[in-house]
Amino acid sequence: MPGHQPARSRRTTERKGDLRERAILDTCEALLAQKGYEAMTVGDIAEGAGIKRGALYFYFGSKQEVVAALVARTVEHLWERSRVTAQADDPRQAVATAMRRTVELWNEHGLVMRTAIDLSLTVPEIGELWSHTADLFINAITAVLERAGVEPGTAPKQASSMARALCWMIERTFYHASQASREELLTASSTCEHIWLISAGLTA
Amino acid sequence: MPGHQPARSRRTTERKGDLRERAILDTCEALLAQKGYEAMTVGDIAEGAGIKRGALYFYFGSKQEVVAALVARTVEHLWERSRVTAQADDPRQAVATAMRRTVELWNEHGLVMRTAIDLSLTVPEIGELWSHTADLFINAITAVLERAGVEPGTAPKQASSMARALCWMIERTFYHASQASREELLTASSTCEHIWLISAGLTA
DNA sequence: GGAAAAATCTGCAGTGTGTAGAATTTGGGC
DNA sequence: GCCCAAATTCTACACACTGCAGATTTTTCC
Repeated sequence: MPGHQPARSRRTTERKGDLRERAILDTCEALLAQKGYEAMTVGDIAEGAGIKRGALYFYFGSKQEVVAALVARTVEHLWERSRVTAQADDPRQAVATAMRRTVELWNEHGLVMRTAIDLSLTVPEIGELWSHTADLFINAITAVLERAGVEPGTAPKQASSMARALCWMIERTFYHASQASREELLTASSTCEHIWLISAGLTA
Repeated sequence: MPGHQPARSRRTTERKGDLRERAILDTCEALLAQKGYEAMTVGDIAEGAGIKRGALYFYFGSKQEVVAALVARTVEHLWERSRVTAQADDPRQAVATAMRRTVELWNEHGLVMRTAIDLSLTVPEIGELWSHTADLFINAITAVLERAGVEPGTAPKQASSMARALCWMIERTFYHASQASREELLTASSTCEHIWLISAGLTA
């Protein structure tokens, strides 16, 4: 695989290939929405990006690599955002903020996130990315739980384990809700927020 | 598709084809464990069942149909069991029983259940089966929540919505834990049980 | 202006799928 | 035991997609 891998120290000027690469990912995202992962063929992606199938293999080694790159692009954007997440002092506030932000994420990138989840088992690279992402969320939830008074630790009733379960709850609930509609996503968010608060002992 | 579809009123005596059909599903389950869905080929399944690839198409129209049938077989067995689920009067007891039973289910059929979840998006028939199964669980959880005093209804903080979120939490948590080990599954179960109880207001 | 690198194309070989049609086996009835 | 129809299985083919191997064209940069 010649031109696209890691240690590619690009010039300041943008090569033609950068444009093409972006076009490929954009097309991939569009096709994912149109026909789904299975039905989408490497030829389709290439055509959408304005090149022949063979040329696409100059950029990516396979369909899986293309999708992995798309997930990486999205997830990177997601990490950036969560890095600046305000860690409010009031846990209630922190939960509310986190859920609001999560709704935004799923509204904007629901499709790619669902795809990432679906493929995280079969495509190792995507699995890696997604489990890293999940860890970020789990850590954030853990922090909130502990700040709210939940006993730290990894035993079943302690913060870490509970955070993990809550993270999966949110992931799966949003996964389903984001397929339905934005309203669905909002009510799902309320429900998750409620359970999160209760689990943190903030029954208010 | 000649011989295997719906209205097949079989004799009491077992035809050769019944054996073959079971052999196909068994092989499919074994291969699923060995190499996973993607890597498993129709030829592999046929070979494992002792027939040529072409002959397999007499029984099933595609790989997806084979897996769907396997899921159906498993899920049917699952429904039977949950039909006789004792509806204990004490919610605490009901939750404990339900979780114990769920651990058993995932221990026995974890592989097929994970496969069903993975394919429920791409294979409509499997999606149907699985969403039906999820509904059973959601209804059961809803009943327990209501019996424990949670307000009935479908608004975010009411029983039905909460049950849905809890169901997804359990599904996803068990999905991950069952890939790791039985111990993992047990501690995951404790965590889920704890959150379920708290959500029901049974903080005891 | 001209090499070196980047980008693209064409064509081939391999693998898996689904189906058609022929051939074989099985189960009863007589 | 014989024969027919249904059930079961096989072989062979047409097709779609993949991944790669040169050959070819464009860009980039000195």
